[in-house]
Amino acid sequence: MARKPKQQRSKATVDAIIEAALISIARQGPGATTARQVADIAGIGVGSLYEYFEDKDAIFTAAGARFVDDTVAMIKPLIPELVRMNIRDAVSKLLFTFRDFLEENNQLYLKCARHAFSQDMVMHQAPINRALMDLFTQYLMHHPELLRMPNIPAVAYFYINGGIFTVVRHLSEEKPTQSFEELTMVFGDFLASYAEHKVGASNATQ
Amino acid sequence: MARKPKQQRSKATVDAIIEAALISIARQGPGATTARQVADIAGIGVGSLYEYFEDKDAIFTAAGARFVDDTVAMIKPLIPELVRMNIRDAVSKLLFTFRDFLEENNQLYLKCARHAFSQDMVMHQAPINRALMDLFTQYLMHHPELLRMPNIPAVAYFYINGGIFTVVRHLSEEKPTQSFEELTMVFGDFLASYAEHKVGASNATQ
DNA sequence: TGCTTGTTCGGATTCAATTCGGAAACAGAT
DNA sequence: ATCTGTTTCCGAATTGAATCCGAACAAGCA
Repeated sequence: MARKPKQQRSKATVDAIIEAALISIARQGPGATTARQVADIAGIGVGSLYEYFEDKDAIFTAAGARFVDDTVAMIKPLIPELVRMNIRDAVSKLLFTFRDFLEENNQLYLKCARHAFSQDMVMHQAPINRALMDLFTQYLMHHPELLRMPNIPAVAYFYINGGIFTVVRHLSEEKPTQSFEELTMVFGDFLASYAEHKVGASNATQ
Repeated sequence: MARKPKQQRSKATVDAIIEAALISIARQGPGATTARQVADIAGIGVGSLYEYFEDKDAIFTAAGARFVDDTVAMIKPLIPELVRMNIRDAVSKLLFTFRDFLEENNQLYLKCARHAFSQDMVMHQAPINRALMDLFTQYLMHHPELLRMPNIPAVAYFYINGGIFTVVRHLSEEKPTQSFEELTMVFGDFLASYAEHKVGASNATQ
């Protein structure tokens, strides 16, 4: 029950378990994945799961953490580049990168993300929101005229939360009513319009 | 297994089961609610659950449908009034009504909504999105100058999906960074800014 | 090699979901 | 009120998944 892996071998096992969990969650959702399935995919015995994880839920939590870490690792390096672009281009670049990330490995992360909006899991997503909030803040630093926008924290809150959910939902759509490109444009336009309207500066987008 | 209730008595039982399910979901989430708990809250025997529902999941689906129906029933009657207001006031009125609805019965519906964003459940939320899309469309009909906005479907998609998620998330926040009033204002401002920026008409908000 | 510690395994146990057969409540007719 | 077929309710028994546990196996070390 919940040991720390000390040997190389067991570290690999833990990793295999987490990846197996991600795969199984993507395939069938957390509710339908059984401990035996995870063990089978990881290529280990059922009992071994409980050597490193308190219970099945702990496995899901670890898988979620892996997802969150990878997502943050995708966002962070983009920041220096994004803060130098105009709003529309920055939003576009961010969203397309995000999409590619979610589509990797046969949509592994996209399929997992669909389950990540339920109660408990949202808690653990905080690092993603913080990374995006960080991007938002740094962007403002590089475009000081934007600081005249009112209600910046609330704007960021709406934009980031609503944005993540909308993108995941859209990418999961069977037959989307609009293309991802259209959605991307609207995302950029929405924010840029607000900035330009409030700040009254067209240079806000340069 | 999955009979139709014929007598008054059994209709009450079905109702009690659905309400018990909502209560239990609100308390502990769907994953942690057991069939026995639902039966206990409903004041019936375990076996009775299976007289009217195929399985536990069917009970959750029915509970979700109840939630969706009630939500739509809250939105529909607002439409005639909202379409005559300016954007900011309409958004404000809608959001405050939505909040009151979610806060009813000791946040019963808010707590349920927190679990409603996972994969399968989003499917069944379609009626809510349709009702809001309907409101959006009718609003445009009453303010034809807004039809000059580009990408209207994508705007509606982002605004509705992002909006619902953001509101539920914010109301669930332990210590919100910003007040609901601020958020409401940003919601209105965001949409109004886009409209005014694109249409170039300040009368868009009258 | 012999000893200690770390790791894996899968059968045994526990607990929740679902079934089933019969008891209780009901509606309608006599 | 009594009888009769139907509807509703129940909870012990079954089933299967989650979890535990102790024996077997591998690694590190003297």
